[in-house]
Amino acid sequence: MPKRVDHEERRRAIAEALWRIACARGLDGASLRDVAAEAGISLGQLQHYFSSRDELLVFALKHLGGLAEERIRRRLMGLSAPPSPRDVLRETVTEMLPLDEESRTGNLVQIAYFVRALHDERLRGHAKEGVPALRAFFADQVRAGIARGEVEPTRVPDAEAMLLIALTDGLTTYLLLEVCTPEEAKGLLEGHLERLFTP
Amino acid sequence: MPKRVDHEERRRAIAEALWRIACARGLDGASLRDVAAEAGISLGQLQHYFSSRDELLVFALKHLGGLAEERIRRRLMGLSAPPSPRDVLRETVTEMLPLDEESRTGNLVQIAYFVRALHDERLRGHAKEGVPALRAFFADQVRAGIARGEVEPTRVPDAEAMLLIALTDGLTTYLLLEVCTPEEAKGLLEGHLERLFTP
DNA sequence: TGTTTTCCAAGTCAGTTGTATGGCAATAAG
DNA sequence: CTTATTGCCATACAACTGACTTGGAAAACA
Repeated sequence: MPKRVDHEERRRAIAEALWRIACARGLDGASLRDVAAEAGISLGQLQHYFSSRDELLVFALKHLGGLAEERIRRRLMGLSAPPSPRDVLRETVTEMLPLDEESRTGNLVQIAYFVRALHDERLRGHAKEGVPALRAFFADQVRAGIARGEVEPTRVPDAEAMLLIALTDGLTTYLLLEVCTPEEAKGLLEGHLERLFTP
Repeated sequence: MPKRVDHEERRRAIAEALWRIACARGLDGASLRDVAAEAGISLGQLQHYFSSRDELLVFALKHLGGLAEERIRRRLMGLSAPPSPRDVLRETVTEMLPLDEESRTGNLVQIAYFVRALHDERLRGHAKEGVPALRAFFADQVRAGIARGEVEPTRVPDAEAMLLIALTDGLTTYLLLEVCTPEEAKGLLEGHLERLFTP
């Protein structure tokens, strides 16, 4: 065998270079040459790790989702154990918002994928595969809130979960457009949770 | 003077051809040649009406916003006069959702513009210029609800307005992704308004 | 009828795109 | 040493892009 190289590590580095380009110029504005240059490698080398553009796109999307999931997991780990359902929901939702540069980049790229998925059958599957899990997770928290008497039993957990996801997503949009401020977005979500959790 | 042609009418027709392409393949996938072919004219003719691609894009975006606004206006006209604030909000929000084919196309194109605006300074201004007006309109309705005793006075109209806009936007996203159904989206919005308007 | 203005088709051009190809360098196995 | 394998690279290519130029057709006025 010749020189040993960590393939996955290389692929991750290339994917992250793609994010930086896509964040600045959009997914369609990220040519393979640009990505290679951003990653500091040649076009040939990039092609050695991704045999086609689509392969790179799909890999980068999955890697992105993985990182976001890990960010949320780490944040939840930092909570005082055991955290209340309300804390879990607030922290998760806050972590999903584009409040720091890394998250902003992630959201920007995610949206670029979302738009492409609207016109691309195959990508659509990848793009929406994480939603049901997130929704179920949120619904579980609402159920736990009901069980603890913090949420009115008349609330429908699954509906509240979808509401919260959509709300977070919408606020993300307007945060990125700079139509509303981070403090405002956090305040709105906190207010929404405040009314969901009636003591 | 030579042959008289309605310039604006032509430009609108070309803009609508752009929408059809953008809806199917994304804004970046809509080349001038494709748009010309879709509009049934030659590339030269298209360039006679739009001297650059950007000019076409901006015109098409403004025309799109105008049409959406008129759709809402017409729908509100159809309400029994005088409509309650709750009715106004529900109907407006419902009209904004991608529930029929025309609205779906509009939303798809709007999102394509939104994504482009994230990376394009000039487009950003055009993209977010309608938001403050919509927000003020929603806030006025909430204020009217408070005045009529249908909304708790502790609610902050401006915050409720932003919440409603973000929620509608988020639901639009998941409707387009086919993660949730039209009935579900309408039900969620109705439930949200139900809790805002306490009899 | 001639003139002028508007409109439009076709072609060209420089630039960029994703992909394919052929080959070089380094390393490990035989 | 030989040889095969792997990592890597420069180049080439066909297709497509937006912008531009040229030339002429069509229609309203004089």
